Amino acid sequence: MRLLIATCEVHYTGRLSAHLPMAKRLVMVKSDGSVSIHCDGGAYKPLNWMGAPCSISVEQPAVQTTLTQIWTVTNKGSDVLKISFADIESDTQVDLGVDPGLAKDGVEKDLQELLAANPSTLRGDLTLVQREYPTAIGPVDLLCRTTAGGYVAVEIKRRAEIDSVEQLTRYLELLRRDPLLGNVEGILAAQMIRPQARTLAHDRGIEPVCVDLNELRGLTPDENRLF
Amino acid sequence: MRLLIATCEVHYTGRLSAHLPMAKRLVMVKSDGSVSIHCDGGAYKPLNWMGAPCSISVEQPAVQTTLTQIWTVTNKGSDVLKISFADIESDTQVDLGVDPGLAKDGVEKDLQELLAANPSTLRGDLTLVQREYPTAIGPVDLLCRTTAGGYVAVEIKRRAEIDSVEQLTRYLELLRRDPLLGNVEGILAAQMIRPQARTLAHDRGIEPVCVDLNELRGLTPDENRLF
DNA sequence: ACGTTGATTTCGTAA
DNA sequence: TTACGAAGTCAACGT
Repeated sequence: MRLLIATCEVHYTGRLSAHLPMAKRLVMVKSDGSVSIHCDGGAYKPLNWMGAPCSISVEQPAVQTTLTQIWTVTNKGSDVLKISFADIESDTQVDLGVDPGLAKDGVEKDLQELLAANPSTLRGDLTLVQREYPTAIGPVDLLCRTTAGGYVAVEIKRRAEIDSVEQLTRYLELLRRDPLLGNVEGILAAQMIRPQARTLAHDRGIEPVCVDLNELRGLTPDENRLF
Repeated sequence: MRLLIATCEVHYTGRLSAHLPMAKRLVMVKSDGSVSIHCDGGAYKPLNWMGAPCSISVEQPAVQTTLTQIWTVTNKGSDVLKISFADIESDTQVDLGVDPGLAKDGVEKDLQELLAANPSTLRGDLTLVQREYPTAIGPVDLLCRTTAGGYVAVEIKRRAEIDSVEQLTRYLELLRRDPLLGNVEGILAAQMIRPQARTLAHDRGIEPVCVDLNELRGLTPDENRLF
């Protein structure tokens, strides 16, 4: 990895056009050739960047300008990132090696596992029939049965938006055509449900349910399973 | 901005749990207190991070360990980022000042403005009724009228995918319920339309139209407006 | 290789 | 402040 602290001006042309006026910034060049230009604020997203694979060509500017170097970074497409350096305060090369990588826990998959073990938290009368119940257009997260003998399809998201309602609607449309199932209701379960998704769900007769991951973790699994 | 090249181990607990084993990495601390941990690969996204506002408390570990420092970064919520440093190869402070910021050009808003001024480029018989025409589930980008007296809802994207067709379909469903409008057609306008979106659009009776930003810029605005 | 989906998304804008 | 949609999103997973 190469780190430069430098006063520079940046132009990007590709999926859009963007320009950064001359200012002091951090330029990061990773060993795969990717380049990112950071300022001292905002979130982790750089002001400008070029993702790998890409190649850098370095050019010396005309003598009479104040510029010291011009980088032209190009990728396989037609994207071009041009960095004009005025002053390079530091230019450091460091060898970080290959990172052992990140281990995550608590994403949608975990939520699905917990709800599969505790479907009654969604609605008291539910027992699990199957996780990832297959349909022609993809698997439904959970298929449950009610004590009254009906079925409930559950779509699980970390954050539910309108798309989630559309997805569950398509599943329900298919499941309701299956004469073996009969009546099928829909539940949209998520840690956070956007108001518009909630509205559309109600409009479609789908029940939106907010779930709490930490609460779920403290539960003992439902015992009255079908299988 | 403070930059450290250091061998460190990281734990994050918050919206999820994540762990990074001990390895040499770049740790970036911005002047707003935000912290990000980068490796020498992948895109610009860091392995772990804590966004501002947050605070860092530094602790010295017990003497017999190999650790030199432990940082605990916390924000207003319950998120905690713990960085255990084994070896700090370098620790640099640089003053970048406030960045003058990025200027973008060529995004959806520009497209919408240009098409609102030149609806006839979409189809010869169109005049603008309203930009951001409101419906119960959100505003339609453009509502136009035809010379024949019908209406056309226009959804504008930089790149149109299947979602864009779904979105316009929902708008059309609502608009067609409105007895004041009567017949409402749909146009999907984008700089680039993915084949799948084009296919679905045709299937739904929606007209996909490719627009050229540079061509639009050279046009004089339509004169035959309704308002 | 390509498409789909989730994300500690981030970022802008409007209500 | 909140909520919503777009992004040069990025990254993981399946086909």
